[in-house]
Amino acid sequence: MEKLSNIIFYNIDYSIRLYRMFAQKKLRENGFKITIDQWLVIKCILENPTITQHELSELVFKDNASVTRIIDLLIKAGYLEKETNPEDRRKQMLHVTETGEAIIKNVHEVVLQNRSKALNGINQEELEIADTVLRKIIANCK
Amino acid sequence: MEKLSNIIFYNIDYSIRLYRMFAQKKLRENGFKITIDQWLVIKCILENPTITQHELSELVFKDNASVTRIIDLLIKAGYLEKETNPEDRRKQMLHVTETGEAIIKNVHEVVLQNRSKALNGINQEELEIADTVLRKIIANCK
DNA sequence: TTGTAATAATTGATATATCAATTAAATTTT
DNA sequence: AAAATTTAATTGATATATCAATTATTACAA
Repeated sequence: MEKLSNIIFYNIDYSIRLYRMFAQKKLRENGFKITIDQWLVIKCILENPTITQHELSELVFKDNASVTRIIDLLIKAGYLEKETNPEDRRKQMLHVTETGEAIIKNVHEVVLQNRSKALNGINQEELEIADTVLRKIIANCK
Repeated sequence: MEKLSNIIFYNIDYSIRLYRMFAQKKLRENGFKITIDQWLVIKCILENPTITQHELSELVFKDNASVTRIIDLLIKAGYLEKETNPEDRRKQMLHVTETGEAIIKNVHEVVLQNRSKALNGINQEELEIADTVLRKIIANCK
């Protein structure tokens, strides 16, 4: 146990890092000029069109500051537009452009392939147990 | 399966991120002025006194560039010293100072507590399965 | 209603991640 | 031995992470 409790965090860290590099590489290979994080942010906005940046940061587990900067880049890239909410001028209304919608749609297939490749040889039962363990860690660290 | 294969990466990412924040907070609370990554680097050098920066980067899953910069900071902080290897002037010899050794020793207890708290309520069997799953993901993404 | 507190987003500072390019030194090839 | 290749480390550029501080706005409370 002592040994494994040491190694488990090492492997959690390693696996997600490798998966991200793997996924990012596949995106690049398919000609998509977008990072995994940027893709996730656009996806969340599409699925929650009235979301605020603060809510968004909770949804994607990122700091407010990170979200502000990712959004800046997405606007620069033409995937997103921003407008002050007239109902509450502290808030911003985020709007995914057509280009933004298109890239999400096109990237989706690659994301599914990535997940499937990364989970190759893992059965449903083990996956469920792994998920349970991760959820417990999350609860313990909150 | 479709749903879980979506969520599993989300939870891997979330769990390691929360654990790192949790661990970092504990270090701060105990008055240690060091980041998790810096701690890991010093620890690896102590355990492998003749290691090169390149080997180190593989050991801690970091880019050469990141390692160079982390080492710069550790030297600035007085935890590490660096000297060109006369046998091969491309290489650097890394030496942990007494201050560096001391902080590793003192931090160790906190790290053990962190791991133990984060794994609370998880039994040996589930942990082993989770580890197996992570290893498979790692192998698949390599 | 005016002052205070809370909320949303931004900005600054510093650390790390990633890729590409560069420098310096050692090794291999011709 | 000179040229080409490889290796080790650094540096530059850009993206993200984290914490702290700030600004603008709204909500609340005395």
